[in-house]
Amino acid sequence: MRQGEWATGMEETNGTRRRPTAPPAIDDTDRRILRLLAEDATRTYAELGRRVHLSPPAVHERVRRLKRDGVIRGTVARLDGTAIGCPLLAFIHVETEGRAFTRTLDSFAAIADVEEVHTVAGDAGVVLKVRTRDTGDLERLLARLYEMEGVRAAKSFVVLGTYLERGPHPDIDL
Amino acid sequence: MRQGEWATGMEETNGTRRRPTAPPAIDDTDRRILRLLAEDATRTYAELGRRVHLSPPAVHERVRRLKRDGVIRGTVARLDGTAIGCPLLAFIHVETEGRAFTRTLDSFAAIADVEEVHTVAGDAGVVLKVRTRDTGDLERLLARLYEMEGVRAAKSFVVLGTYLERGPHPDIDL
DNA sequence: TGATTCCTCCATATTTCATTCGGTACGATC
DNA sequence: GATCGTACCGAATGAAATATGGAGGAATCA
Repeated sequence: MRQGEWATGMEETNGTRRRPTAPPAIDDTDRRILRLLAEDATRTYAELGRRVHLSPPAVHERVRRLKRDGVIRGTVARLDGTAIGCPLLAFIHVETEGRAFTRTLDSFAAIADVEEVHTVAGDAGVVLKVRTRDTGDLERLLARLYEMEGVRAAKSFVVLGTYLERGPHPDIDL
Repeated sequence: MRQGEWATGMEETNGTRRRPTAPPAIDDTDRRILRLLAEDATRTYAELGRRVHLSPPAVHERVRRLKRDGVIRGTVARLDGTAIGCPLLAFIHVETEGRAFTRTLDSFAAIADVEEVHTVAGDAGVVLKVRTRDTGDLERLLARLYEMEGVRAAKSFVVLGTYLERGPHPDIDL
């Protein structure tokens, strides 16, 4: 999905046509479909259609468009960290120094235990979300971070309990 | 899925049978299937079977078992935060004080913009992952947090860029 | 106003895939 | 060596995804 398509206005292109492509505005029906799929992507088009008062093909067409436009980035299975042998979750705030920043980020992302890499404003430059087998593995991961170029300091927050974990979802009534 | 089923040993129940139910050990084939589904849950059983050298029904049976055992917790659509009108991601470290802790956590989880709620060891007691429409909404969210019982302080880390975002996944070659 | 275009929807038809159903092979138990 | 439980396969079935053709409505433009 390319960036910058159909920005906001798109008037005055040069010919007579106002908008060469329609702006893929998301309406409430789209939002309902998105929320339902963000909760459970195994729902059938028939069920979705029942809930938003559309026929299965109409829902199918909307979902196809939402995927094409990058609103739906994919469909994934949510796994239980503990069940796959990684019961220890932690956030690591990494303080970085200047150069080779992008390369450093890529190095973080290349580590299997790392689930998320964000750059943040505030005294930590990078926030990592990591999931490891045990404290030993977390310790080894930290040692590995310190060996990487551009890493000045790291501060860990070991998660004791997770009470909510979900993805982006439209806030709309069903 | 109930907790505590088939713990570790399960010997010496009282009768002669050693283990009333088989331990659902996860083997490498399961791990490959899990990894493939964590990447893209729209893959067909036929494709999965091709990749792990099993027939579609055999894969189906394994996936059914993995779901039953809670290893696969669900299948969800990953949405683009920006596309659904929430481009601003932030982590909030909340310092809490004593009583009514669980209730406070539930209150956090009940806020639509909140995606994750974790309790952590370290000076922050709770870490929140939130996604809002703009800085104004983030500010209002913070104000709302401060009004809640048990919230002593909050520190925000506004995300400038996300370079990796995925869920738990088995680290195994395909 | 009327013609045209684009978009969205529906009903139906088709194809693909999930799921079920025997039946076989293998290992463990007794 | 008989029996049980498990995991697998091929074939059959059923359900759902997807393709197709056409109707209706809004906006555009003559």
